[in-house]
Amino acid sequence: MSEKPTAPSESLDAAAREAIELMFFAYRDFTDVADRILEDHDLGRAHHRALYFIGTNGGITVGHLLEILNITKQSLARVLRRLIDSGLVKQKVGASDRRQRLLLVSEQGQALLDELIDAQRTLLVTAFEGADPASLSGFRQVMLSIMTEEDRLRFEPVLKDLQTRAA
Amino acid sequence: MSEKPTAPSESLDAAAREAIELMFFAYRDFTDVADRILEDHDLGRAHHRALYFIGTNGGITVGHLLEILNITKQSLARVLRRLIDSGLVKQKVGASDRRQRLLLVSEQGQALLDELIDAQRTLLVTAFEGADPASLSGFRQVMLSIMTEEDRLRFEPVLKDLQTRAA
DNA sequence: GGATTTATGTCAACACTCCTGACATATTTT
DNA sequence: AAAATATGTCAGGAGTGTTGACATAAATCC
Repeated sequence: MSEKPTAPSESLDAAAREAIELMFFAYRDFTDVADRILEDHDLGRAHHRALYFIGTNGGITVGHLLEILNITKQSLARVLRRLIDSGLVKQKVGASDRRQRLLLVSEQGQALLDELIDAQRTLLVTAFEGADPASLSGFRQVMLSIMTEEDRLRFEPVLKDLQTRAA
Repeated sequence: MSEKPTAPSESLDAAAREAIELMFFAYRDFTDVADRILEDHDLGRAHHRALYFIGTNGGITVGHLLEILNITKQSLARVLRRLIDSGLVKQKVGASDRRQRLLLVSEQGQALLDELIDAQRTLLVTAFEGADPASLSGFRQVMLSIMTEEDRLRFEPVLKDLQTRAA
């Protein structure tokens, strides 16, 4: 009965339509658990993201952080200024290239970051506990496929070939 | 060797830590495909979200839309004003309750919404094509589990019991 | 070594999105 | 008639993102 057998199967199409909403609600509630903590410190999501990638990539350069976040220098500058002024992030002149300002979280910054990561990690662990290992790997695979190739490369390779798409 | 067998298994914990980044990059790239279209119309994400839920819930009330979006009346007012002024959304006085302003997308609004949905749907279909049905159901189940109970209820029930969590 | 490029910081200005609190109107409910 | 509800609006503030220009220090090129 279907007119175009080569078009996305109706089942995949329906799943994708539903997934638009899954992405919206899941992401919103996922960020909410961190937002509540950030409020106590009068920080926003942009501070969270910067702190996160500095904490998990100690000694990262400003330029590299800009690449990861995909925002402008000015957007990051405001955020970084607050993080540095409030003592959550420290700067260190690059050893090999002294133009660079390597970014590091302070003890305070690490403590806040731990709190933020714990909140989101706990939510995710709880969600993962109800899923079998195959579902988990399915979740991971789909999330990686949604990303651009460039972002996907930030992750360890997944077992299955993600580029398979023979028509 | 593990100290606390009742604590999240180290494997789940590692998966959850990675998933923090999966959520960030996947959601960003997912929204980017819509953002590019919105730019051409000088609209933002808030307009997208309002248009989306009006289009997929024709005749929705302002109050109900506020509940779904979880924002304040004033935040929605600005967004709605632009959508109405630009002819993308129409209002209709409620039949049973004439205080209500039922929201509906215009033909133009539907055309833009179709464009936005197509972009995200296509990205998701492509991602889903590389996954087997079990992975798809795993993805769905995990996304539902990440949400609050309240948001989860917006979706059709999933086969497996999501509340299982015996310690 | 002088010219160019790179890494970073900063100023000014603008747009979008979200918030709080207050107030107004029309309509429904009690 | 009084209270509650649905909606709209005004004023003002904060966070986050953008563009474009300009400045400094350090590395690199020729």
